[in-house]
Amino acid sequence: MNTLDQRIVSCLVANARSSYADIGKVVGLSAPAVKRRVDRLLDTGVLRGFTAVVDPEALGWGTEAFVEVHCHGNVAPARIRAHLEPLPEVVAAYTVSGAADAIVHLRAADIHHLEDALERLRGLEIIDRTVSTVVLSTLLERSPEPGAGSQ
Amino acid sequence: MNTLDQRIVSCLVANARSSYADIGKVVGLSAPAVKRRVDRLLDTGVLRGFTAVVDPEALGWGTEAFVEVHCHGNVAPARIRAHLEPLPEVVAAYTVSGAADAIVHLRAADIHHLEDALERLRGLEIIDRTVSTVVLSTLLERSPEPGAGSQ
DNA sequence: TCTGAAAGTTTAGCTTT
DNA sequence: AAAGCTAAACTTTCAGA
Repeated sequence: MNTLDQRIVSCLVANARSSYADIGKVVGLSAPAVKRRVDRLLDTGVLRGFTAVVDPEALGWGTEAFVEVHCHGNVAPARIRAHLEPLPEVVAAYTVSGAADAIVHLRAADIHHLEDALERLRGLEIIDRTVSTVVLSTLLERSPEPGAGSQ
Repeated sequence: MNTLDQRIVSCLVANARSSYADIGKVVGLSAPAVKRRVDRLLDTGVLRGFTAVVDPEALGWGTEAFVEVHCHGNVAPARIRAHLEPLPEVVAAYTVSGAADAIVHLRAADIHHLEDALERLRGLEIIDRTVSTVVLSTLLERSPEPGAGSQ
């Protein structure tokens, strides 16, 4: 993982479908050399894969919320995960420091669907109490810049 | 945007680098037919683009936090956005209902870098007060399933 | 790491349903 | 209006150097 790899990763984050030849032009390598590095980045897990960025509105997922989840007593993270997995409205979930046990990011079609998802979330046996914050607008959404970290 | 398009989008979310021929095999179309649909989905904005999924740890971004931001009086969302944009640690930001004005998702190399980023965030003239929640572990992270919405 | 050649992919124009 | 077919241009992916 050096500067060259970071620049290749940057290119792929910007456009996952760009050809190895195009990436090579940017970073100054031949297409086969770029491919070998991408393969190695996939093998080592630096690159997890390639995905399409979809407009949530277009798919009918226009309403979002962040939910602080408070569990009954002590619940293992794996158990929280297992309970959240089956809910398709859960797009992300994190265990956190502080008063709450987890933060859950929900995406739903509209307010009624969100209410329904929240009800199903609250119905989980491990969950005691939730505090919801509805998203009004998305100001910013981006991937972290490779190399900007202080590693 | 019909069932066929949704299945194509699903394929691309699962692997943005799969060939049109491979997608065609899954959805039952020829490669050119798939390409025409993907081009249209890009034109209409349903597909925003294609990106690489990167392991944040591997890039030196192992520490995350969610920060509730409270502004001084009334601040327009565009103005909040303009102030957050220059901070590379801000990976997402949303205006929200409730007591806070915005929720900011931060990613940093470690706790010290996170502290530094928080300090820079708090230093913004529009910001009055922040409440931070540090992420301990990521339980789940996924894209919303196309077609699961109730549109 | 590069070159070079075979295999596969993209993409445009044209025909068919 | 949208799918399939064909064929040229390009990309990937192996060798071997």
